[in-house]
Amino acid sequence: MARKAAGRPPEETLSLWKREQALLKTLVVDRDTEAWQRDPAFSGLQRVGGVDVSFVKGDSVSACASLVVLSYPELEVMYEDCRMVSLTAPYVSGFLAFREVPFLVDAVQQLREKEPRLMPQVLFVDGNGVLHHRGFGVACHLGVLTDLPCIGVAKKLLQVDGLENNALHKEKIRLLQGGGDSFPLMGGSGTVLGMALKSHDHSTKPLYVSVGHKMSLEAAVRLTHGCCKFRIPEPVRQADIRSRDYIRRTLGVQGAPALRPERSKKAQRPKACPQGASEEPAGSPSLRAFSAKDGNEPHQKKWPKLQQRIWGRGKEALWEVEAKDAIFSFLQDLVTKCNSIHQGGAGHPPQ
DNA sequence: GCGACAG
DNA sequence: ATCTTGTCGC
Repeated sequence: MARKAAGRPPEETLSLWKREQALLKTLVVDRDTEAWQRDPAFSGLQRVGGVDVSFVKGDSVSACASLVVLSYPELEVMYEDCRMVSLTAPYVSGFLAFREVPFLVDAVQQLREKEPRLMPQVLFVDGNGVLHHRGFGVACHLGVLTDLPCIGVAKKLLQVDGLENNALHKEKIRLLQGGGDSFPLMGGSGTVLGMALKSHDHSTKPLYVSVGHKMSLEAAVRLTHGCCKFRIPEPVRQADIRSRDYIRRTLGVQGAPALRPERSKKAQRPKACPQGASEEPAGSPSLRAFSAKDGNEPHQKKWPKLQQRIWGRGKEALWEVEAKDAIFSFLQDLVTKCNSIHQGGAGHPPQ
């Protein structure tokens, strides 16, 4: 059952959130902490992770949170975890982490318990790191809570600290030559908050890379480029594809009211596969995958009409919603510790 | 009223 | 975040 969008939280909540961001921000490490990060070829790096949250259309509560782990440098999927979740917090610019991060921490913790050998050595996060209103975006937040190196990768420039997507900025973008080229994003204070990166030769729009945790900006940019088969780094792209696919499968399998009889064979939707069996069309030559419009992303497979009809009216949630009722003890300890350090903090237990 | 607005 | 539709180049 679809739930309505939550409204904007009261100022009191935003104050608590700001406070929590300030506390956790003191724990961010913005330099390389691992040996592989300093190696020119990243030797020693074997697993890169990506996380994403995809939403059900017309339902601001139901979503699919996904964590994938890819081999490096092959970038083949070794692990995939998708699960439906019920989001509690609304989206507020500057507070994205409070909406999404609990479920991502959850996914990392599951992996830690079930397949510790597959734990990624670095996590790509959809969103910003220190390039943020208060220097603590979702990539920092996830990094601190999981203690994993994290890289923030945003698709749009967050206009903060004097940074503007103005004519000068656009000109700098235009001057980027080939994949891997970048320019610094300097805030008003003179600090470099991130880099605009042309992620591959045919990409028009840059990526906005910033430090999340336990990694230097230089290494973050270099590794991001090394993980891009298309504009979006492969770990994030796979997490996105698979979480969206998971939602489609779930709706398609359970929520198929007979809307109309099939007319053509090619309108048939492929059989839903149980778990992560879907793969890219392996036979597609790399160059054919570029679209003229954006010059980067391959076209998504279009779903047949029947599926679109169901999708368009997908107001009903047809899965069992998982109750999220527990907080990880290490997270509790962390926040408590922060509160005691910054005395007087009646910081709220995150929920 | 206008502009901004990670996901 | 989400969806749509068509168009271009190889």
